[in-house]
Amino acid sequence: MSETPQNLADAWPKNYDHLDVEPRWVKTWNDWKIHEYNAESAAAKAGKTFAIDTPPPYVSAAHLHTGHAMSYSQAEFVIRYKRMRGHEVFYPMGFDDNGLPTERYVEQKYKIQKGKITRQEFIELCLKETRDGAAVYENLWRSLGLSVDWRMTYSTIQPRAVKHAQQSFLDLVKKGRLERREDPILWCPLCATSLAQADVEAGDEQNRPMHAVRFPVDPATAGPTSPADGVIETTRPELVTACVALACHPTDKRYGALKALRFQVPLTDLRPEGAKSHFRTVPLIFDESVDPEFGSGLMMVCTFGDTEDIAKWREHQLETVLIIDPQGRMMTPDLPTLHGQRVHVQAKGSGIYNEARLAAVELLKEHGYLLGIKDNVSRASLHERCSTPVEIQVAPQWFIRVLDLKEPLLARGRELNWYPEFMRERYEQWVENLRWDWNISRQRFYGVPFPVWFCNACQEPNFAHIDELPVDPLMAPCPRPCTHCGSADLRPEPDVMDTWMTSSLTPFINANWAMWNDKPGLERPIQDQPRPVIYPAGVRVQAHEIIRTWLFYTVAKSHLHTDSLPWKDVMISGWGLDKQGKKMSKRLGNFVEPGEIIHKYSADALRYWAAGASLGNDLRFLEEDVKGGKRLLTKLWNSTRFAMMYLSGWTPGQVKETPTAADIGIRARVVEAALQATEAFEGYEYSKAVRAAESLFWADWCDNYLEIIKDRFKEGTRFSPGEVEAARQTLLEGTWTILRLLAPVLPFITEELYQLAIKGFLRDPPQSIHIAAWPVNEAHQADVFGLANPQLTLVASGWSTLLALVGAVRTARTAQKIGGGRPLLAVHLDASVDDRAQIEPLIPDWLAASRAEELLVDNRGGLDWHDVAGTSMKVAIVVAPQEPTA
RNA sequence: AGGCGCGUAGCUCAGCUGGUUAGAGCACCACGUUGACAUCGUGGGGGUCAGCGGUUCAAAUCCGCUCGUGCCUACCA
Repeated sequence: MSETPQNLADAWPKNYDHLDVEPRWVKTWNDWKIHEYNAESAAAKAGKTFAIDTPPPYVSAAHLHTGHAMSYSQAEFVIRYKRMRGHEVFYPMGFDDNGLPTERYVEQKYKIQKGKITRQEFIELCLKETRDGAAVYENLWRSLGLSVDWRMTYSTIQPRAVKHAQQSFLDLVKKGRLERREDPILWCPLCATSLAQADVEAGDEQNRPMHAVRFPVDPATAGPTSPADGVIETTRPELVTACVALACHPTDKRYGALKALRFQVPLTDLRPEGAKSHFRTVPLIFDESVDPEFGSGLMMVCTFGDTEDIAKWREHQLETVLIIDPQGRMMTPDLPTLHGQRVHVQAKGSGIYNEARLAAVELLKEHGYLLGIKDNVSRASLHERCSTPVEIQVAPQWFIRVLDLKEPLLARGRELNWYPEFMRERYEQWVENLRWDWNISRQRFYGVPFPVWFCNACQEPNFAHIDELPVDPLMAPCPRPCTHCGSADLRPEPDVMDTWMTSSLTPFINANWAMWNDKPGLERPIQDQPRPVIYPAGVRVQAHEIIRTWLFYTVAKSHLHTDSLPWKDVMISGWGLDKQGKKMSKRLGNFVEPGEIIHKYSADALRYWAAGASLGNDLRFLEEDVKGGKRLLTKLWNSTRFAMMYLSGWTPGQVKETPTAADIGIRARVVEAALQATEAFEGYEYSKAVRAAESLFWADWCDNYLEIIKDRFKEGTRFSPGEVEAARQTLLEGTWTILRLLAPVLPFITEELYQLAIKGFLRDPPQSIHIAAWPVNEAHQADVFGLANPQLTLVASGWSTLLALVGAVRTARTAQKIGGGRPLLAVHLDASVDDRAQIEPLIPDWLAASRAEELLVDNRGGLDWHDVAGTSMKVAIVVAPQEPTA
């Protein structure tokens, strides 16, 4: 040997410096193109392509926290595993940078509002923020070690994505799935746009007082038995003048006899300047859905307070009285104190009422219609982007019909492999509860334009042709006269598409679906080349709260466009929580900057924390857990350094190895753990995989095997050259396997150690550990050590008995306050003849690990006996007299 | 109001296709440092597995009910 062990230990840096190592590998991997997708590779040609679809984050977020780092890491563990498993991996990063989230962000950052800035200026600002945000993200993703092929990055404002969204639109037009309807729709008065059902969330429970309001019976319709008034209860008194009917249950005796009864709508007789006119009157209608027990049994139907109103308005063909404008202002010129008051702005000095409601209550009170107010707890429906209570407006919108697809979409959900399985429930519930077709129109600026012009003569829509995409009708005139009437007078559709219209296409964008029918051989930049082979993708990874949006919409799109699933599997991740268990969020400010954690503890340590969450479960951020990751790195560094003390300068195979029981036992444990990790990864259970590898590494490898073999490398060892060779073989293969098992989670340190320690020993070494073969092969056989049945070998080797024997000596040492380094004169064993025979093969390793000179079998008194766990044997130790210090 | 998840050591969590004495990490206590590692090692204390009832030879694990907690969906006149 050219180097003594001590020299080698000195040659290695004593400490692992992640600040040096991690940036170095980020750069080197990039130079080596380790993560680039290669459609021509052997794996790709063998049909082993694996594409992954991860969320394109809103660049407007620009506030990545450790929760984001967590979920992207979790997806990436699986990606690295698949790559080592021999798949040609396609892993792009996307950015969602159009639509309301970006607009809201820009509005808040620059304190501007739609309508007070030109469309073009607004879009400029959005683009700027988009570019800045994407750069921030990319830096973090790179420093976190995400093995993205950055050439394949997409963003939802790029022409490529716009083209996909527009082609999707046209394809759905062609398939008869799109309709333009003037319908009541969900509406956000703050954002001044329509919304889809998925954009609405339930607000917190709060006091929304119930107002009892008197509706006088129209004298012209009153009969001898009719009451003087109908009394309704409402949480929305500001909508009283939009009332179009009062409803009661058909069997309600109080009203049932009076089918022709009409009521006067309060306040509708008022005119400005104190003038009076006649009341608007509304009919009494009968509807099964009215609960006779609720209040007086009369329900106010107005246009429109909620979906119930819409249903009754449709069914009973009621008139329409709209009194709220698109900006949420009351349109009641006859009631000046109410007119112009806003429904989405809190009234000054009122904790409960908005401006409009306060003014309406005052008016009703003043004119004697308000009979009482009582507290009432309920929750409002809010726009999830801005938390404004949602209203209902009537406007022409583009809808994708989905309500008739519940059954096939449920079937798609059952066809998909869910990890974890129970998350399918969320999807099913959402689909079963769909109540609206998908409204894809948004009255906003910054989004994908509809490829549509309307004819001013006949009002019919004219669609762009697919080969004209992408197109912005606001910038480009319709290339032809109206196809319906021949008029040349056309106007563009001013609305833009729902942002989900684009992000539901991510598997399509990655595959460049819109280019599939291009002429072959067409020159295109790499990110625009058609890739049908990656559709459907292997897996979608996402968090559970967007099952109803991103997952649902993507499944629907794939069903409609390609009559297939968009991916084979879906892996659902949980949330990153703060120390108290609350979801990390920008708004709450309870988040930790991932950059700081990476700097302080390393990206590997942060990833290790992320690997602690079992699949689908939330994970608290505890700095202690990241520290645990750092400790694992240190341990890996030191143990590999230790192995290299005895491997450096060694040429394998020059001596025929004769493995001891310990060698055979640890080899079986290595193989067993490798198989466990493999099985876990196959089911996306990255946390189980890490636990299997970590427990092998720490408990079996470091705490025991390395201790057991130390004696073999000492001067005058009792072990033969063949046994020393076996220890070396085991050290090499064991270290190599442990590094590979941990490589998906700890990409940096495993690469560094592979390059420093292992690479030189391999015959045909891969350039990087991340393209090395996973230690378990296709046939689910561990390649290392060639063990056919690790479990059997493990039992036969007596590994657990050996650990118990070693442990008993350690217990004895502790009890007698004898340090682990001090040699023992003898180990005494109290055992039956059978037991003694059983452990015979373990004795050399046991004594070596115990630093004991000899074994004495007896049960002599006067010794401190200790049980050997799991056996009926006992152990005692005798220490050599301490040499007097000179 | 329905559905789903969770409730296990002081803390964070595994285990939960039923089967030796219920585990890990952190924290705590004691001991131990010239041969990989004090960013450490060894040993130890600590749990009536939320509660109640049932199935079973056997329940943290299966079933029912209750309580607490989180989320999803709904209601929200």
